[in-house]
Amino acid sequence: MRIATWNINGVKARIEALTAWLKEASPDVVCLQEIKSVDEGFPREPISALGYNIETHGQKGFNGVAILSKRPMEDVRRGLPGDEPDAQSRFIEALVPGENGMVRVCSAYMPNGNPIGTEKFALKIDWHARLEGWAARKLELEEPLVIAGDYNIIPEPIDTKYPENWSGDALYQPESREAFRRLCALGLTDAIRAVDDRPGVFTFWDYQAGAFQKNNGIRIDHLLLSPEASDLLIQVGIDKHVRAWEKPSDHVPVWVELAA
DNA sequence: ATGGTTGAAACTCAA
Repeated sequence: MRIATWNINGVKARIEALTAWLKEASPDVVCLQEIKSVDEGFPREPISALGYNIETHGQKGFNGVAILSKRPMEDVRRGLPGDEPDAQSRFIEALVPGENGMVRVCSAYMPNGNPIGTEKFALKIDWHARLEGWAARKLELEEPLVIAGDYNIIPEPIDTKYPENWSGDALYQPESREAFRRLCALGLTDAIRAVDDRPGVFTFWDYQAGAFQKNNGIRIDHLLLSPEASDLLIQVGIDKHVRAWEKPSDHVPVWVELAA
Protein backbone atom coordinates (compact mmCIF):
# COMPACT_ATOMS: atom_id res chain seq x y z
CA MET A 1 0.00 0.00 0.00
CA ARG A 2 1.44 3.36 -1.02
CA ILE A 3 0.48 6.29 1.20
CA ALA A 4 1.38 9.81 0.10
CA THR A 5 1.17 13.26 1.65
CA TRP A 6 1.00 16.44 -0.42
CA ASN A 7 0.36 20.05 0.49
CA ILE A 8 -1.25 21.07 -2.78
CA ASN A 9 -1.74 24.79 -1.98
CA GLY A 10 -5.28 25.06 -3.31
CA VAL A 11 -7.08 22.00 -4.69
CA LYS A 12 -9.03 23.94 -7.31
CA ALA A 13 -5.93 25.69 -8.64
CA ARG A 14 -4.10 22.34 -8.62
CA ILE A 15 -6.70 19.97 -10.04
CA GLU A 16 -4.80 19.37 -13.30
CA ALA A 17 -1.52 18.67 -11.51
CA LEU A 18 -3.30 16.51 -8.94
CA THR A 19 -5.07 14.31 -11.49
CA ALA A 20 -1.92 14.04 -13.62
CA TRP A 21 0.05 12.90 -10.58
CA LEU A 22 -2.66 10.45 -9.46
CA LYS A 23 -2.58 8.86 -12.92
CA GLU A 24 1.21 8.69 -12.90
CA ALA A 25 1.84 7.53 -9.35
CA SER A 26 -1.42 5.68 -8.64
CA PRO A 27 -1.06 5.90 -4.84
CA ASP A 28 -3.51 3.92 -2.71
CA VAL A 29 -3.96 6.73 -0.19
CA VAL A 30 -3.29 10.47 -0.48
CA CYS A 31 -3.26 12.91 2.43
CA LEU A 32 -3.83 16.44 1.15
CA GLN A 33 -3.22 19.70 3.00
CA GLU A 34 -4.10 23.32 2.23
CA ILE A 35 -7.03 22.42 0.01
CA LYS A 36 -8.22 26.04 0.55
CA SER A 37 -11.80 25.03 -0.09
CA VAL A 38 -15.03 24.35 1.73
CA ASP A 39 -16.22 20.74 1.50
CA GLU A 40 -18.96 21.63 -1.02
CA GLY A 41 -16.39 23.31 -3.29
CA PHE A 42 -14.00 20.35 -3.44
CA PRO A 43 -13.63 19.14 -7.05
CA ARG A 44 -14.76 15.58 -6.40
CA GLU A 45 -15.64 14.38 -9.90
CA PRO A 46 -12.23 14.33 -11.61
CA ILE A 47 -10.77 12.56 -8.57
CA SER A 48 -13.52 10.00 -8.04
CA ALA A 49 -13.35 9.30 -11.79
CA LEU A 50 -9.83 7.97 -11.13
CA GLY A 51 -11.20 5.54 -8.58
CA TYR A 52 -10.75 7.41 -5.33
CA ASN A 53 -13.02 7.77 -2.35
CA ILE A 54 -12.82 11.27 -0.87
CA GLU A 55 -13.11 12.54 2.70
CA THR A 56 -12.63 16.25 3.28
CA HIS A 57 -12.37 18.65 6.20
CA GLY A 58 -12.31 22.06 4.59
CA GLN A 59 -12.90 25.69 5.44
CA LYS A 60 -13.30 28.92 3.52
CA GLY A 61 -10.25 30.44 1.93
CA PHE A 62 -7.33 28.69 3.56
CA ASN A 63 -6.14 25.60 5.48
CA GLY A 64 -8.29 22.46 4.92
CA VAL A 65 -7.27 18.79 4.69
CA ALA A 66 -8.51 15.68 2.90
CA ILE A 67 -7.83 11.98 2.45
CA LEU A 68 -8.23 10.18 -0.87
CA SER A 69 -8.29 6.38 -0.85
CA LYS A 70 -8.91 3.73 -3.47
CA ARG A 71 -10.59 1.59 -0.83
CA PRO A 72 -13.51 2.97 1.19
CA MET A 73 -12.43 4.51 4.48
CA GLU A 74 -13.85 3.70 7.89
CA ASP A 75 -14.00 5.54 11.23
CA VAL A 76 -13.44 8.95 9.61
CA ARG A 77 -12.89 11.71 12.18
CA ARG A 78 -12.49 15.41 11.56
CA GLY A 79 -10.57 17.83 13.77
CA LEU A 80 -7.87 17.25 16.37
CA PRO A 81 -9.24 16.37 19.81
CA GLY A 82 -9.16 19.54 21.90
CA ASP A 83 -10.02 21.80 18.96
CA GLU A 84 -12.33 24.70 19.75
CA PRO A 85 -15.69 24.47 17.91
CA ASP A 86 -14.56 27.14 15.44
CA ALA A 87 -11.02 25.78 15.07
CA GLN A 88 -9.16 25.92 11.77
CA SER A 89 -9.50 22.74 9.68
CA ARG A 90 -6.14 21.07 10.06
CA PHE A 91 -6.72 17.39 10.85
CA ILE A 92 -8.61 14.40 9.47
CA GLU A 93 -8.07 10.70 10.17
CA ALA A 94 -9.45 7.44 8.81
CA LEU A 95 -8.94 3.70 8.87
CA VAL A 96 -7.90 2.34 5.48
CA PRO A 97 -8.20 -1.34 4.62
CA GLY A 98 -5.06 -3.02 3.30
CA GLU A 99 -4.33 -6.52 2.03
CA ASN A 100 -3.56 -7.69 5.58
CA GLY A 101 -5.57 -5.48 7.88
CA MET A 102 -6.28 -1.86 8.61
CA VAL A 103 -3.92 1.10 8.62
CA ARG A 104 -4.84 4.26 10.50
CA VAL A 105 -3.90 7.31 8.45
CA CYS A 106 -4.18 10.97 9.29
CA SER A 107 -3.66 14.06 7.19
CA ALA A 108 -2.42 16.97 9.28
CA TYR A 109 -1.64 20.57 8.43
CA MET A 110 0.33 21.91 11.35
CA PRO A 111 0.25 25.65 12.06
CA ASN A 112 2.99 27.70 10.39
CA GLY A 113 3.57 29.74 13.54
CA ASN A 114 5.07 32.89 12.02
CA PRO A 115 5.89 35.42 13.19
CA ILE A 116 7.53 34.07 16.35
CA GLY A 117 6.54 35.67 19.62
CA THR A 118 2.90 36.03 18.56
CA GLU A 119 -0.33 34.13 19.18
CA LYS A 120 0.35 32.24 15.98
CA PHE A 121 3.51 30.73 17.40
CA ALA A 122 1.70 29.88 20.65
CA LEU A 123 -0.97 28.10 18.58
CA LYS A 124 1.70 26.09 16.81
CA ILE A 125 3.20 24.87 20.09
CA ASP A 126 -0.21 24.14 21.64
CA TRP A 127 -1.31 22.27 18.52
CA HIS A 128 1.78 20.04 18.65
CA ALA A 129 1.24 19.34 22.35
CA ARG A 130 -2.29 18.13 21.56
CA LEU A 131 -1.05 16.08 18.60
CA GLU A 132 1.50 14.44 20.88
CA GLY A 133 -1.26 13.48 23.31
CA TRP A 134 -3.36 12.09 20.47
CA ALA A 135 -0.40 10.12 19.10
CA ALA A 136 0.44 8.68 22.53
CA ARG A 137 -3.12 7.38 22.88
CA LYS A 138 -3.14 5.89 19.38
CA LEU A 139 0.23 4.19 19.95
CA GLU A 140 -1.31 2.28 22.84
CA LEU A 141 -3.46 0.47 20.27
CA GLU A 142 -0.28 -1.09 18.78
CA GLU A 143 -1.63 -0.76 15.23
CA PRO A 144 -0.09 0.41 11.97
CA LEU A 145 -0.41 4.21 12.13
CA VAL A 146 0.82 6.85 9.68
CA ILE A 147 0.79 10.49 10.78
CA ALA A 148 1.27 12.28 7.48
CA GLY A 149 1.28 15.94 6.68
CA ASP A 150 2.87 19.34 6.42
CA TYR A 151 4.46 19.63 9.85
CA ASN A 152 5.83 23.12 9.16
CA ILE A 153 8.93 22.02 11.06
CA ILE A 154 12.50 21.72 9.74
CA PRO A 155 13.76 18.95 12.03
CA GLU A 156 17.55 19.28 11.58
CA PRO A 157 20.18 21.49 9.92
CA ILE A 158 20.50 19.01 7.05
CA ASP A 159 16.82 19.64 6.25
CA THR A 160 17.52 23.10 4.83
CA LYS A 161 20.12 24.39 2.42
CA TYR A 162 20.83 27.48 4.55
CA PRO A 163 20.09 26.80 8.25
CA GLU A 164 21.21 30.31 9.21
CA ASN A 165 18.47 31.83 7.04
CA TRP A 166 15.83 30.11 9.18
CA SER A 167 17.11 31.10 12.63
CA GLY A 168 14.30 33.62 13.16
CA ASP A 169 11.57 31.52 11.57
CA ALA A 170 8.91 29.53 13.41
CA LEU A 171 9.70 26.45 11.29
CA TYR A 172 13.19 26.19 12.79
CA GLN A 173 12.77 27.42 16.37
CA PRO A 174 14.18 25.20 19.14
CA GLU A 175 10.63 24.77 20.52
CA SER A 176 9.35 23.64 17.12
CA ARG A 177 12.21 21.19 16.61
CA GLU A 178 11.75 19.91 20.15
CA ALA A 179 8.06 19.25 19.46
CA PHE A 180 9.06 17.09 16.49
CA ARG A 181 11.69 15.22 18.51
CA ARG A 182 9.17 14.57 21.28
CA LEU A 183 6.78 13.03 18.77
CA CYS A 184 9.52 10.77 17.42
CA ALA A 185 10.54 9.87 20.97
CA LEU A 186 7.10 8.35 21.52
CA GLY A 187 8.29 5.59 19.21
CA LEU A 188 7.40 7.07 15.83
CA THR A 189 9.77 6.76 12.87
CA ASP A 190 10.43 9.64 10.45
CA ALA A 191 10.16 7.46 7.33
CA ILE A 192 12.18 9.60 4.92
CA ARG A 193 14.97 10.20 7.43
CA ALA A 194 15.10 6.51 8.34
CA VAL A 195 15.88 5.62 4.73
CA ASP A 196 17.89 8.66 3.61
CA ASP A 197 19.98 10.74 6.03
CA ARG A 198 21.85 12.74 3.41
CA PRO A 199 21.58 16.54 3.42
CA GLY A 200 19.67 18.30 0.65
CA VAL A 201 16.56 16.09 0.63
CA PHE A 202 13.71 18.60 0.45
CA THR A 203 9.92 18.65 0.05
CA PHE A 204 9.25 22.41 -0.30
CA TRP A 205 10.79 25.18 -2.39
CA ASP A 206 9.54 28.77 -2.18
CA TYR A 207 7.96 30.24 -5.31
CA GLN A 208 10.21 33.28 -5.01
CA ALA A 209 13.72 34.02 -6.21
CA GLY A 210 14.12 30.82 -8.24
CA ALA A 211 14.40 28.71 -5.09
CA PHE A 212 13.67 25.41 -6.86
CA GLN A 213 16.21 26.01 -9.61
CA LYS A 214 18.83 26.57 -6.91
CA ASN A 215 17.55 23.66 -4.79
CA ASN A 216 17.09 26.17 -1.98
CA GLY A 217 14.51 24.03 -0.22
CA ILE A 218 13.45 22.65 3.14
CA ARG A 219 12.11 19.30 4.37
CA ILE A 220 8.87 19.96 6.26
CA ASP A 221 6.46 17.30 4.91
CA HIS A 222 6.81 14.15 6.96
CA LEU A 223 5.32 10.68 7.43
CA LEU A 224 5.72 9.41 10.99
CA LEU A 225 5.19 5.66 11.41
CA SER A 226 4.17 3.66 14.47
CA PRO A 227 6.40 0.64 15.19
CA GLU A 228 3.77 -1.62 13.63
CA ALA A 229 3.78 0.50 10.44
CA SER A 230 7.57 0.83 10.46
CA ASP A 231 7.85 -2.97 10.48
CA LEU A 232 5.96 -2.96 7.17
CA LEU A 233 8.09 -0.26 5.48
CA ILE A 234 9.26 -1.25 2.00
CA GLN A 235 10.38 2.04 0.46
CA VAL A 236 9.94 5.81 0.51
CA GLY A 237 9.97 8.52 -2.14
CA ILE A 238 9.78 12.23 -2.85
CA ASP A 239 8.24 13.09 -6.24
CA LYS A 240 10.48 16.11 -6.76
CA HIS A 241 9.87 16.26 -10.53
CA VAL A 242 6.29 17.44 -9.87
CA ARG A 243 7.71 20.77 -8.63
CA ALA A 244 8.87 21.50 -12.22
CA TRP A 245 5.38 21.07 -13.72
CA GLU A 246 3.16 23.91 -14.92
CA LYS A 247 1.43 25.74 -12.08
CA PRO A 248 3.05 23.65 -9.35
CA SER A 249 2.38 23.61 -5.64
CA ASP A 250 5.34 24.83 -3.63
CA HIS A 251 5.36 21.37 -1.96
CA VAL A 252 5.78 17.97 -3.68
CA PRO A 253 4.26 14.57 -2.89
CA VAL A 254 6.11 12.46 -0.32
CA TRP A 255 5.22 8.78 0.10
CA VAL A 256 5.83 5.49 1.81
CA GLU A 257 5.11 1.98 0.58
CA LEU A 258 4.01 -0.44 3.29
CA ALA A 259 3.53 -4.20 3.09
CA ALA A 260 -0.06 -3.71 4.16
C1' DA B 1 18.35 45.86 2.32
C1' DT B 2 14.79 44.89 -0.59
C1' DG B 3 11.96 42.25 -3.21
C1' DG B 4 11.22 38.46 -5.19
C1' DT B 5 5.44 34.53 -5.80
C1' DT B 6 1.05 32.24 -5.28
C1' DG B 7 -4.05 31.26 -3.98
C1' DA B 8 -8.48 32.65 -2.42
C1' DA B 9 -11.21 36.15 -1.97
C1' DA B 10 -12.23 40.50 -2.37
C1' DC B 11 -9.95 46.30 -2.43
C1' DT B 12 -5.64 41.97 1.81
C1' DC B 13 -4.14 38.01 4.28
C1' DA B 14 -1.68 33.73 4.81
C1' DA B 15 2.07 31.35 3.42
